[in-house]
Amino acid sequence: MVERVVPEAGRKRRRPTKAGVVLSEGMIIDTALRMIEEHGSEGLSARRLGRALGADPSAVYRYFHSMDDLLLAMADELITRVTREWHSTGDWRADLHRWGLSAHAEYMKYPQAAQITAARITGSTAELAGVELILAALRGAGFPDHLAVLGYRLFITQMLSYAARDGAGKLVANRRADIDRWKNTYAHASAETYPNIAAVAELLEQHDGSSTYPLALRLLLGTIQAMLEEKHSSTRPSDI
Amino acid sequence: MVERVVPEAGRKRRRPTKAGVVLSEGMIIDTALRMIEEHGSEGLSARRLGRALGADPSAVYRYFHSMDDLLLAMADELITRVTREWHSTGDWRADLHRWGLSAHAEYMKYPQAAQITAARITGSTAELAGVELILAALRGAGFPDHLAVLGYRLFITQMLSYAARDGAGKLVANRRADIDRWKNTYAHASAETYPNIAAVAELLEQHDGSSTYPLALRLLLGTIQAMLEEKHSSTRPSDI
DNA sequence: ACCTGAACACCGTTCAAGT
DNA sequence: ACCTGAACACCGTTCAAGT
Repeated sequence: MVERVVPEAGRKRRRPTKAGVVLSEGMIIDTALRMIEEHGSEGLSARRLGRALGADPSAVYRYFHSMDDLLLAMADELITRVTREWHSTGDWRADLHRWGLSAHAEYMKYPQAAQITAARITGSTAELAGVELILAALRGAGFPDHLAVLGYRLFITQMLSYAARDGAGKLVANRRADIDRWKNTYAHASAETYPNIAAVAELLEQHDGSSTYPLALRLLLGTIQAMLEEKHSSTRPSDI
Repeated sequence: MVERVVPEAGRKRRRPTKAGVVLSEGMIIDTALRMIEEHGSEGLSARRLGRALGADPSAVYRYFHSMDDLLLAMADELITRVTREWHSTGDWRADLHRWGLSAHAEYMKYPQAAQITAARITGSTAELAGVELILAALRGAGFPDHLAVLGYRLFITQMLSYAARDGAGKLVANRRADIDRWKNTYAHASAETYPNIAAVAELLEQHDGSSTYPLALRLLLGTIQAMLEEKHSSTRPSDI
């Protein structure tokens, strides 16, 4: 049995808080996501959430067992938003490319949620729908089952891994200091001790903190396509 | 100028704490890493660190400006441990494969440190040495500079991204519940609503929470090698 | 010179009391 | 029925006081 994320989802009658707000799961999730979007690294706390809602912090616990449960629900809302805009074009590679970029972008709007939820399994219908879409794209393109599952797993863990690290990067308190540290260090690396760094210092310095996910995604999709072609030419893919 | 991580690195005379311990940067870092290794998700806090050290929590602030600075120093210690054991075999692909796996494994021993530091730039000699090693492997193998830098960037961000997410996964309070949720959900998905999931349910259920990093790493190294070969056959790599 | 202890401004969560 | 408020057991960090 899947655990319930919402403690009292069935109830109907609600009393407004002192501030006159009527609470619900949906508006708590939206408020929590907005807090992360607006205040960034200051992040989310039960007490701040209470204040933002115009309610006592403890009121949230009637809707979610814990902050962890709220986070799970937030993860789900993100999956829903990405999946909702999905439309298949029949080209699996273009579709997965688009899906990957928009999922990563959605997570980047809520870096704290990305970091915390990238490794979670919610077991919700939104999650199921996302998995179904990706599998449909691959199986529809002629991938045999084991390759479709392998491709799905590689695709989704890649997206979530980059979302986790890129999200963490966005949350670094003084991100500028980190990037400046990079430029300073690599521009002044000694040519005797670090000949290879010195030789490519100019190229290294172009580092601007942007994500390598878009490129890594394109490369992975190319590799997955190669797996499919290899299979069509009857080669065993066992030497992966 | 790179900021100092250690506030008073120069001082010599030290007085033991009440518990009779003589503090130093090194033993604070080691204690902090051990705390993460042993107590896992309970994690690290200034106050617990003080207790573990046999000192008042505030004493740590004479050695590190903040917990953030301590984390940076811990990240550096992890890089040092991985780089120290490096020995080149002349085969760039085998070397990077070994380096990637051991770096990821080292981070997985300290998942909290991995999660927090995967997106940080320390600017230390350990970090420089790591970058130098990777660039040396690629440039030594005949990669032109721009491809060596591209390969380096793809390789290192992949390792750190998977370390960040896999680390977060290890920290999930009730990891078993998440994996059980996965098995339950996908085994019982309706064949009408989710035909593709139902068709491959058995393959999906084999999910055991292990990382896809080893496979993703092998695939990326294959792609990087293909870039090199493409360059040797005089094809422009612009359509990446 | 270096560690301690009190203080400040925070956390998540529980539960009896209020409406 | 649902929200509030007090309480408990925590945080990171600063700084005057102690040795």
